[in-house]
Amino acid sequence: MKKQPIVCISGPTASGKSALAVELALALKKQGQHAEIISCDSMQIYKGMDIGTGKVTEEEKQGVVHRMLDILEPSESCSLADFAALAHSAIDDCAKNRALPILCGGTGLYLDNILYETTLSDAPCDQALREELEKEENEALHARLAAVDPQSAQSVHPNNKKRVIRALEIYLLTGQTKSAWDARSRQKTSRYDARRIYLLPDAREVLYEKINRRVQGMFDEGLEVEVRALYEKQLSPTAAQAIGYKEFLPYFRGECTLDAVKEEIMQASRNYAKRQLTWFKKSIGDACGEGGVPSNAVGGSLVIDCALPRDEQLRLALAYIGSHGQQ
RNA sequence: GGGGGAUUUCCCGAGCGGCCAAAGGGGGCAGACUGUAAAUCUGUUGUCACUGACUUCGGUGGUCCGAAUCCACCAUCCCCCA
Repeated sequence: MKKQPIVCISGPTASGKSALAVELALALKKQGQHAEIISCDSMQIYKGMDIGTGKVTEEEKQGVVHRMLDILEPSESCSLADFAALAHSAIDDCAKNRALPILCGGTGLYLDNILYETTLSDAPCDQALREELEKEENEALHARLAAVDPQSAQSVHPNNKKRVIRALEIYLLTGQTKSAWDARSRQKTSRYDARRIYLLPDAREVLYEKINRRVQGMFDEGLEVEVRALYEKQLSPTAAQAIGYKEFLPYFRGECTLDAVKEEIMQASRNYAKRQLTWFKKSIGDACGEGGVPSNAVGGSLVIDCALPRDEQLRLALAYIGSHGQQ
């Protein structure tokens, strides 16, 4: 059976992926192919978190259908499993419209899980259990994990308590180890035939400067007002982690200046971009066998320098996609 | 004009005669990651011919077997009395 074509556009924050996705959809339209964008961003899924998440405006959408944006209240939690389920149904909706889905976003874990159609364990998070485990010492917890699932224990540092707890949680709830679940998941093949495009920086400093400018732009657009309104409501643990929001808390309490908040946000965004780059590098590497030949089950990938002019990026992207997805 | 304090590796900041290339934090760099991931965590960070050598703690010159640490002078900054 023919695999479902899908295009992915990813890259670190401020690399210009959203804009390229829209340009690409418009260019495909000219060629007579309908395409829709599916956001793969853990924070843009929330209503009211617009400026701080760098969400595309109605105007910037230029009439292209965007899915997975503004579909949850900030008070609602959204786990990897929740997100992946929503995304898969969004992809199905695309297919019903005979549209080529363009998955676009910077949340690497989510993107890969959606693409590879990972099978997650049967263990949803158990808040009470987590709180119970949280009381134990790092080393003790890690030793406990090592006793039941040595493989997972070896791959998680004892200090990474969150992840030690999750591995333990999976075992306690399902009677099966996390490593067993993961191994099974890895055997599965995806139903997607993907063209993955990564917008990566040639020069790190250039990206960092771009991030700084972008954050400044957010302040100019009224980020403070947006954040004030948001904090009048209760935020879910997921939404509360967003960069560009939590940094305002000390300022609201009168403990620091607005300028300090801005610096914090710039810094956190740069650090985040670095982590994204590490993730993408690995994803790209994993997808290529010896000699850089794509060998994975979901298709190949193309890296484009995010500093190139947009029309040049578009040209490269179109050439790469070719007749991919032509129904 | 007189008195006191400061100057440390990219930044902040500890050290106050040997165990100091110098704690800790930040930043940078590298990495991990399968149910809160814009999260969480790890390693590394003077130079080199790298289990050793070399250069560094405002500058110069001393004391000492030995100085980032003590002394003298100079420079810059801060505070107090004029």
